[in-house]
Amino acid sequence: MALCATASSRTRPSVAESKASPRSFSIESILGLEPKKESNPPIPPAKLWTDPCCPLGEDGNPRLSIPILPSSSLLPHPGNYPISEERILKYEKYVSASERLSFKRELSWYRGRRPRTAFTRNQIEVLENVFRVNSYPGIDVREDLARKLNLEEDRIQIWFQNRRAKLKRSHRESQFLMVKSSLNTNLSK
Amino acid sequence: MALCATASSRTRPSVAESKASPRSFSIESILGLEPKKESNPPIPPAKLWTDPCCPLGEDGNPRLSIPILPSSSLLPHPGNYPISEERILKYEKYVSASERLSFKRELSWYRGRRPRTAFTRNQIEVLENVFRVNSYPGIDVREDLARKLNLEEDRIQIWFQNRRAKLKRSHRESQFLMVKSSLNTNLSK
DNA sequence: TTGTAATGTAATTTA
DNA sequence: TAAATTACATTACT
Repeated sequence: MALCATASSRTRPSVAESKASPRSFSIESILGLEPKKESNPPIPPAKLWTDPCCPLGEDGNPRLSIPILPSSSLLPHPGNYPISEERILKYEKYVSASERLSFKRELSWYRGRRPRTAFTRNQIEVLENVFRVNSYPGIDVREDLARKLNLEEDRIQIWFQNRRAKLKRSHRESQFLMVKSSLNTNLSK
Repeated sequence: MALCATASSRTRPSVAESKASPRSFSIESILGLEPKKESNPPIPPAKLWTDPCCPLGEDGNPRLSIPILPSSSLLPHPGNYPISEERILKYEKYVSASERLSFKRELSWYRGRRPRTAFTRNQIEVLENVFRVNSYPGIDVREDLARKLNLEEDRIQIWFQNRRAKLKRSHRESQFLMVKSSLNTNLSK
């Protein structure tokens, strides 16, 4: 990533003013009355991973950048996903694997979801090794890993989050069962 | 609130160190071999939301904190989960909802985190409406909201903090996208 | 179906 | 308070 140039420009946008004011009108008036069915959900694309610019590589990036979307599709997608599952399946029968792949990617884009990363065996091995030692790697370690494994730092961070969740889940489950079984044995006495 | 009697006992243990970070050793050394360092258990500071004055049973209670760290013995099977979901679900049928809740609470206490609040649709709607008008509500407005929505004032405050962060993020992202796309169009000319 | 990458967001920490 | 990070519930892909 590294291109978050704007991070440095810490504008603190007029906190004062915004704070100043609106005590003049009551919450009731704001709450108004009706759930205005105004559409809140369909907001948020902004797929930063689609950047064709240069995710990694001057050196002939490995990362085929994904999309090249119909430029019209840059505009918000109203409501829900426009593409039905059946159509997808139907479509998939008639195209090559690579076409399917790119179709899926495009679909992912439409759906606003990053295409699932498939870690290699080696990458996972390394990540697991690091995890055993430190399950909360700081930014520096993550960046280092990203470089060495040729992954984005974000993937690393997500991986560790999910890994911790997995670990916790397994702890929870075993503990839960222990409690349960001790309960059972006590009851059956 | 109001029961912050124990506030004085807020030891803030060693959170800092965990963050203090492993910048001293390289990934190679980790991959390599030796776990030089024990990683950092997030130690919980003073949970005021656990209402009772003495949530801790002194009597050799089960209150061993749940280790989040990989203790090697707990992570044996490269294979899979030792415990099936169904069994747990099956068991859960036999406990009341409140028991389940308190179980969750306790787990959260162990891990030092307030149980995640699930806002209702209506609460969010109201909050969003207020946010549109004023994204920095003062204490008075927050208290008012808290009463009307039946939430703690703290939840309100946190909600607004997170909401502002979200807004800022989305601004940043859309700006990023605009820059990106203008770059692209310029390049393709 | 299962495992898990990805998402959204409430909560926490730091400065 | 912002910003970064974490936990956690969910979603959805493989």
